Amino acid sequence: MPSSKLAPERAEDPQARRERRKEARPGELLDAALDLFVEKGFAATRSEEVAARAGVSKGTLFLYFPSKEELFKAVVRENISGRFSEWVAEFEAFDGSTAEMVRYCLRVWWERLGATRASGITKLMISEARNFPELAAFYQQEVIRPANDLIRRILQRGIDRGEFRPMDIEYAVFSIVAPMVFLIMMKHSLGACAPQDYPLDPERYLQAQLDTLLHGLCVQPATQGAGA
Amino acid sequence: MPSSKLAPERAEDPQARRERRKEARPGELLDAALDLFVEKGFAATRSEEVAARAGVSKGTLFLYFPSKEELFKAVVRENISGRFSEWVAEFEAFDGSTAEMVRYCLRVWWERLGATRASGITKLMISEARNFPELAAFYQQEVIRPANDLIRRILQRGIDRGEFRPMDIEYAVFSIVAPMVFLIMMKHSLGACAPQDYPLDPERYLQAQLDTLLHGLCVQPATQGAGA
Amino acid sequence: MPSSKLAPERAEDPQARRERRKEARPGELLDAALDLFVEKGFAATRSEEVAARAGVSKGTLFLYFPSKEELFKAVVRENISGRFSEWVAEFEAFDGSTAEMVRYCLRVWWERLGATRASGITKLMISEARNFPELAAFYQQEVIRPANDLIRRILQRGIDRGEFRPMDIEYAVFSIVAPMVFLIMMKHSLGACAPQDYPLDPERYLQAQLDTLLHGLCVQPATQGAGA
Amino acid sequence: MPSSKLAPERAEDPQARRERRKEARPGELLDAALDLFVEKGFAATRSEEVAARAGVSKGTLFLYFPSKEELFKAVVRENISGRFSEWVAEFEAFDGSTAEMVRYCLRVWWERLGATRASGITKLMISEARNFPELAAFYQQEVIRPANDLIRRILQRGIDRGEFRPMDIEYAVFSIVAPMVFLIMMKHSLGACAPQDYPLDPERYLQAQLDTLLHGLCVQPATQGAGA
DNA sequence: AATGAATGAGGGTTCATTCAT
DNA sequence: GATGAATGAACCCTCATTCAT
Repeated sequence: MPSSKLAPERAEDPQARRERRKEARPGELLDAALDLFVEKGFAATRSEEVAARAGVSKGTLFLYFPSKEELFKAVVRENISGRFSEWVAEFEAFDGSTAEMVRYCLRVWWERLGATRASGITKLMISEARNFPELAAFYQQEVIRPANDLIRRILQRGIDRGEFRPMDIEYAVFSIVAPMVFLIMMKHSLGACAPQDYPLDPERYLQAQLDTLLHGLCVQPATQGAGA
Repeated sequence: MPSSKLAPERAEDPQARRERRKEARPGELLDAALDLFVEKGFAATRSEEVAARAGVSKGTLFLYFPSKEELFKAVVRENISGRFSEWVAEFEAFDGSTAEMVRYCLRVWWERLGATRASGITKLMISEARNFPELAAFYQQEVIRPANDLIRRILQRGIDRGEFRPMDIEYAVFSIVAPMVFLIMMKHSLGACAPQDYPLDPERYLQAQLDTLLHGLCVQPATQGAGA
Repeated sequence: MPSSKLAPERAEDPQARRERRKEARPGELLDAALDLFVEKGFAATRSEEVAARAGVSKGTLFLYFPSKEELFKAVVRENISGRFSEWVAEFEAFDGSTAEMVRYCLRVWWERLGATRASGITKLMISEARNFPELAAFYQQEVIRPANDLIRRILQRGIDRGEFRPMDIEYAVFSIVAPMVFLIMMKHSLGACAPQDYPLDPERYLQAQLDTLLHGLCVQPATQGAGA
Repeated sequence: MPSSKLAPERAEDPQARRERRKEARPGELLDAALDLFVEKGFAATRSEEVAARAGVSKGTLFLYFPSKEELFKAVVRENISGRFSEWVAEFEAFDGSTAEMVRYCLRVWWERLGATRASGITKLMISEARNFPELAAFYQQEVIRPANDLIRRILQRGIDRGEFRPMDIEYAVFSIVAPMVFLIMMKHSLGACAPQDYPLDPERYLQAQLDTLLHGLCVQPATQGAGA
C-alpha cells in the first residue's frame, strides 16, 4: 500500500498525486485569489469563483482559509516577497551616470514588477488599504520603505556626483515613484475598463516620464522656485 | 433663557422651514454620500447609511436620487465635473508664463480638489473602476477627459510660446497628472491608515513635484533621449 | 362671498370651480382607477398614478378612500350598474326568430358593453375575484345572475318555439357567455400585450362564434351525444 | 417499536438520501410554486413563501431557479408545454371521426389539464399578462401557439374529410378554446370564491358545450350568415 | 380640504459560511 | 480531507400610507 511512496519516479499513482496536490492547494488558491482580487477587488470577488479557478470546491477554500478576509491577507503577504536586497546590490554595482541609473531603474522596475502579475498587489494594496490597516502597515514596512530608501540613495548619488541639482530629496523620491504607481493604477483600473480610452503604451509612457523627470518641461533651467 | 437663540432673526415660518429642508435635502444627501463613498467605497456603502447620515430614512434617499449609481454620479458632478467650466475659464484668462501656469494649476487643483473631501472620489474611482464600468465611463467622460484636455492645452501653450521644449504631449500630460493622482492615492489609502508613516506635507510635496516637473533632476539640460 | 353661488351662469369664479371639483373628486378618482386597474391589475397599479391621472395629489386620494383596497371595491361597485332591466325589456319586445335574437344579443352586448370601458370591469372582476371575495359575491348577484337569467329565457324561447333543439339549458347558457367572456379577456390581457400575435377582429370573431353557436361545426346534424 | 417503519426496505444510505433530495428539490419547488402562483398570482407570491412551502430556505430556491420569472417558466414547462408533443402525437394517431376527435380533445384536455392544478396557470397568465409581457410572450409561444395549431389541424381535418362545414378556421379555433378558457376562469376565479353559487359540474358543462359546438343550437342547419 | 415629503415594512436576489455526507 | 447543498443575513429598491404644513 505505501509502495507507491517507494517508487516516486514511476507513473504517478492517484494517491501520490492527491498528496502532492494537497500540499499545493494553498498555493493554488492564493494564486487564483490574487488574479481575482486584482481584477475585481476584494468585495467583488466571490469565494466560489476563487475555489473554482483553483479547481476545488467552495468548501475546500474554507478548509484552508478561515474567511475571505484571511484569504486576502494571505494573498498579499504571500506576494510581498522582498527581492529588494538583490536589486539594491545591482544598483550598488551600477557604473554609469545617475541619469542612466534612473532610466535603468524605471526600466527594470517595469520589467520585473510593473509588467508582471505582482503589480496587481500594488494596485490591490492601494485600493484596499483602508479596509486592511494591518496589511497596509506590513506593506509599508516591507515594500514602500525599502523602495523609497533605494530611490533616495540614487538621488543622493546624483547630487553627490554633481549630476543632479540640489533638491528636497525626501520628496523628490515621489517624482520617481509617482509615475510608476500611476502606471500601475491605470493598467489595473481605468485602463483595464476602457482600453480604447486609454491607449497607454508603457514604453512610450516611461520614456515620456523619464524625459520630464530628468530634464523637466522648460527649455531653460528657470530659477528654481520662481513664481511659486 | 436662550430664547434669543431660538428665534434669532424672526419667527420661522414652518412652511418655509419645510421648503428649506426640501431644498437642502439633495445637498445633505450628497454630502453624506461623499463621506461614505470615500470612506468605504461605492459597493460597501449602504444606501440606508447614506440616508441615516443625512438624517432621513432609506426611502427618502430614493426620492431624490433614483439609484445608488445616480447618487454617485451626482456626487461627482457636484464636487468635480460641475466646476470644470469655471476653472477652464480661469486658465483661459491666465496671463503669466506657462511655468507659472503649471504651478498655478497644481496649487489650484490642490486647494479646490486635492485638499477637499472630493479628492476621495478619484481614489474611489480608480479603486473600483473595474467593478462599475458604467461609472468608470461616466467618470472618464465627465472628469478625466476634460482634465486631460485642459492640461494638454497648457502644455501646448508652453511649446507654442517657446517656453517648453518639444515633447510627446499626449504622454507628457501624465507628468502632471501622475503627481496629483499619487498624492491623492497616498492621502486616501496608505496614508489614511498610518499617517505617522507618511508625514506627507502636501505643500512641500507639490513644491518638490513642481521643481522636478519644470526643471527635471539634472543639472544641465541633457540632450533628450541621450544616455538611455 | 357667496355671491358666486347666486350667479351660476357668469364666468366661473375659482371658488365655485373648486367646489364643483371637490364634489367631482371621487368620481374622477374612480375613473382614473378603473382605467389603471383594468390595464395593470390591482397590485401593479400605484396609488400615486391613480391620483396623478385624476389630477390630484397622492394625499388627496387617501382622503377619499382609506386604502387602495377600498378604492378598488369602490371602483367595481361604482361600475356595476345594472342596466339589465332595460335590456330585458328590449328582449321581451323582440319580434324576430330566436336565432336572430341570439345574434342581436351578441351584437348588442358587444356594442354596449364589450367594446366599452365597462368590459374592463369584467376582466378586473375575473382577475381579482379571489382576492376580493365579497366583491365577487356582489358581482355574481348583480351581474352574472341577471345576465344568465336573460340568456336562459332566450334559449327557452327558442326551444318553446321549436327553433332550437332540446338542450341542457342551464349549461347551454355558457355557450353564449363563454365567447363573450373569452373576447373580453383576450382584449384586456394577452391581446393587449402582443396585438400582433392576436389580430382579433371583434366583428369577425363574433360572426364566427355565432355561426358555430347556431349551426355547430358539423355538416349534418349528427345524432346528439353519439360517440361521447 | 416502530422500527420497522423507520427502515422499511433497507437501511437508507445517507448519501443516497441526500442525492435523492437534490434531485427532488426542483420538483418540490415547482410544486410549491404552482400552488402559490395559482392561489395568489405571480406578483403576490413571495419567493420565500415558495421556498418555505417546499421546506427549504429562500436561498435554496435561487440555487435551482435563477429568478422568479424563470421559476414561473419552469412551472409552465413542467405542467403544460412540456406535454404537448405527447398530445400532438396522440392526435396524429387518432382514428375516428373528427367530431369524436373534438370530443376527445375536450375530454383529454379536461382530464390532463383543466381538472388539474395546472389549469390555474392559464387563469394566472390571462389575469397578469399585461404586467409581465415577457412571461406573456413566453406563454404565447410555448402554450397558446401550439394549442391553437393543434386545434386548427383538427378543424382542417374535419373540413377536408367533409365532416365539418366550411368555416372561418382561424376564428373557429376560438369556438373550441373559449369554452375551455371559460371553464378555467370560472373554476379559478369567481367559482373559487363562492362555489355554492357556481355549481358547475365540469362533465355536464363539457357535454353541453360539445353539443353546441358540434351541432349548434338550431334545429335545422340554417343557411349560414342568413338573418344576421 | 389638499399637499407632497417622509416613512419603513417588505420583496427579489446575492454570497460568505456551515455542515452533513 | 473534500464536497456542495443549504442557509440566512444583507442589500437595493418600491410603494402604500401618514402627517406636518
